Amino acid sequence: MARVTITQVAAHAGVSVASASRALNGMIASAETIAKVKQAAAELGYVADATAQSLKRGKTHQLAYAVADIGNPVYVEMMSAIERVVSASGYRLVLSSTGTSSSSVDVVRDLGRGYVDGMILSPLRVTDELLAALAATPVPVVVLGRLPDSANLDTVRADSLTAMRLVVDHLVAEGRRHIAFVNGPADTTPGTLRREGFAAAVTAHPLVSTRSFSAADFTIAAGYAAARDALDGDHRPDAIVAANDLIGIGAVRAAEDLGLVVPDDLAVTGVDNTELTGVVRPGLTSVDLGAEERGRVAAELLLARIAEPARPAHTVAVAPSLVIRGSSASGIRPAGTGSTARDTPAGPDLIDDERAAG
Amino acid sequence: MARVTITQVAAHAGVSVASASRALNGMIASAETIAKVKQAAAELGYVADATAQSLKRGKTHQLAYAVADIGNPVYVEMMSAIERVVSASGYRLVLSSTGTSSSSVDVVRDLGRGYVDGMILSPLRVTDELLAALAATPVPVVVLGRLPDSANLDTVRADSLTAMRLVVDHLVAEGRRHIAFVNGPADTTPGTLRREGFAAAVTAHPLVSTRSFSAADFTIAAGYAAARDALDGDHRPDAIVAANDLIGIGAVRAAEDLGLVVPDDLAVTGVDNTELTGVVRPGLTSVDLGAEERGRVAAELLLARIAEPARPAHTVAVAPSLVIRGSSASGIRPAGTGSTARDTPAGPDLIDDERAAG
DNA sequence: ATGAAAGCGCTAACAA
DNA sequence: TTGTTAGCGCTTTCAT
Repeated sequence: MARVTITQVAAHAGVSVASASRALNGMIASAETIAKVKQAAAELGYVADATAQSLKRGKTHQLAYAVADIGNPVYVEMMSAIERVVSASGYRLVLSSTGTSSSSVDVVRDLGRGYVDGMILSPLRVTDELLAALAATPVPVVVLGRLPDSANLDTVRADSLTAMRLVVDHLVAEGRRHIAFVNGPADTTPGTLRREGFAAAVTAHPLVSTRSFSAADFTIAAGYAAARDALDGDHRPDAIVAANDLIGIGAVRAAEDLGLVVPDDLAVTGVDNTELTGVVRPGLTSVDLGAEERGRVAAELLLARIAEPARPAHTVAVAPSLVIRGSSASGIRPAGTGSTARDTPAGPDLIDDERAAG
Repeated sequence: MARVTITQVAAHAGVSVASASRALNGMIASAETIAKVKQAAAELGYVADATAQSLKRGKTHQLAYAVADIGNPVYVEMMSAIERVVSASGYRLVLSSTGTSSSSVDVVRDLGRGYVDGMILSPLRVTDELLAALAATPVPVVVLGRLPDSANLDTVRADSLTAMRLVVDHLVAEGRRHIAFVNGPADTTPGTLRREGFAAAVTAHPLVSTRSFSAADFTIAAGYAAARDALDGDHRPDAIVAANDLIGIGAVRAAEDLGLVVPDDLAVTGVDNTELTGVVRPGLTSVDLGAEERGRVAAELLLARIAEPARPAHTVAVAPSLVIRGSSASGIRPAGTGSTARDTPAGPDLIDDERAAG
């Protein structure tokens, strides 16, 4: 189908393009004009061109969610939350994968060219180059993750420190004394924060011995390989703290393949509390980082900034909560609960930290 | 940051906007002009406005992948394949989720307004309204799934008939005689096709008794619930054929919670051969429908149509292949393979059916 | 209430 | 090689 313009509609209806535009957009016009124009538009199959409209109005009514690792279910969960908020405000959400070909920097620059009215970014790595790109972007940005204070951007964070403390305290309370930490790549933001959080958490337990490992990425396969390293050595741990659920699931598989029984021989915990925690047997204990909450808040911050560009930057932290399942229970394994749905954690609290705009 | 236009760059460099445009786009210009303009652009942080450029050039250099159910890993796999192809051709891929708020029809109409130069659509349901929207769309569309021949659009299909035959024949060969088919929603395209495929496959085995069930959607939780129905009745099946991997995983969980041993008491098979087949124990036997292949071909068809809009419509069918894992093995259960990576199936064959354009 | 015309930011004729 | 100008499709003053 060839594209039909408003000029053709106007001609077909026998009115000027101005009248056609007014009639189509619900501005003041006589009932007769409206009827003629609407009919002409319907007959011709007219749809207003988005680029022309955007150029004229200076708004695209599109928002972007840019995420590096769409293979991780937690980002899908965030996207759903974001989508719910922005579509309620009349925006369309597009997802930009920064995965295979393009880096976060490219995506930020590209999206900043006017394709969208704003964006939410979940960067895996925060480089100086990315910070520069963020500072130079003409469209509002909300970042999911940790940023230097100097960035002065709206940010929504999980509390990795508390998260790791929750799992470590839990495992120690369950009697575990030899904990292996299987991180994701250490050069990523979540990798760094969870490593720091784990280190801080274990200092409270001087009798606990720890070792650390890094998976090549935050996937099941990489988690499997890294967990094999953790379990192959002489000093076999009695617990594995995984940096996310995917790595945790890989660790459970590695343990099984070595003939270990989870949780009797080895406790395993994950992070994110994704639906996958209910897929493995026993269910995977996990820290809920409030993905749905973070997505929702990020979208709200973005809409607020679009409405009021000069408002001070906000940083919102979402509190984590521990969801205990069979993979970390001591001694006896609980029977199946009869549901693959995950246990509901207590609703996470919010801490909104408003800082003055630079 | 406020948006800076090419007019400001030109003024800053002391040249006309035309010269600035030429210098920026690598057209003929003196070395001195190029240097001045590039420096001015850098100093001002100029980035060309996407909407203005798109309006003028009549191209957005954006392609869309519109998918209903982004929670299903198979669509992520497709997206990765699509992204690889289109980014190699200089296009940016945006993902439009047709999930929560908007229907496929809305998305097709909206995307057709000029946001993108083409789109790939994975509709869950094909309605007359959707077909009308597709026919009226001014931008090229490739559909992943089955369409009436009258639609006359580029299409990439999986072969559900053969797929269901592969699993049914396999289960019968393994000695199973009472097969429950746990479908997804029957009013979806995959639901319809897999039901037909299952029905056709079992006619070849008159001694096999069958029953059919429908999950509320293609998810683990819905699969769990539907499988409970299938297993609770008096005539307990010795095999469950699930319409996709997620439903299959739900079925495995349901069997476990009833104290059944997979595969001894119950064989389970899935469809799509996603990474999740390696997450459950035993591994889930599944039919690989060639998601990566279908995504790649769809992207290639779209690029070909953009290059040559009048070319005849193509329908490409990708052949399925069965990947047998522990969930359907008879008698003894194989030991863990030591890897969470899925077994590699034989590369699927392609059947390209070119039809004359209407 | 309607039409003529300007202009959003950019590129591509056309002249010079 | 460069500057001037038209115009992509649309919305919105400004007259009428």
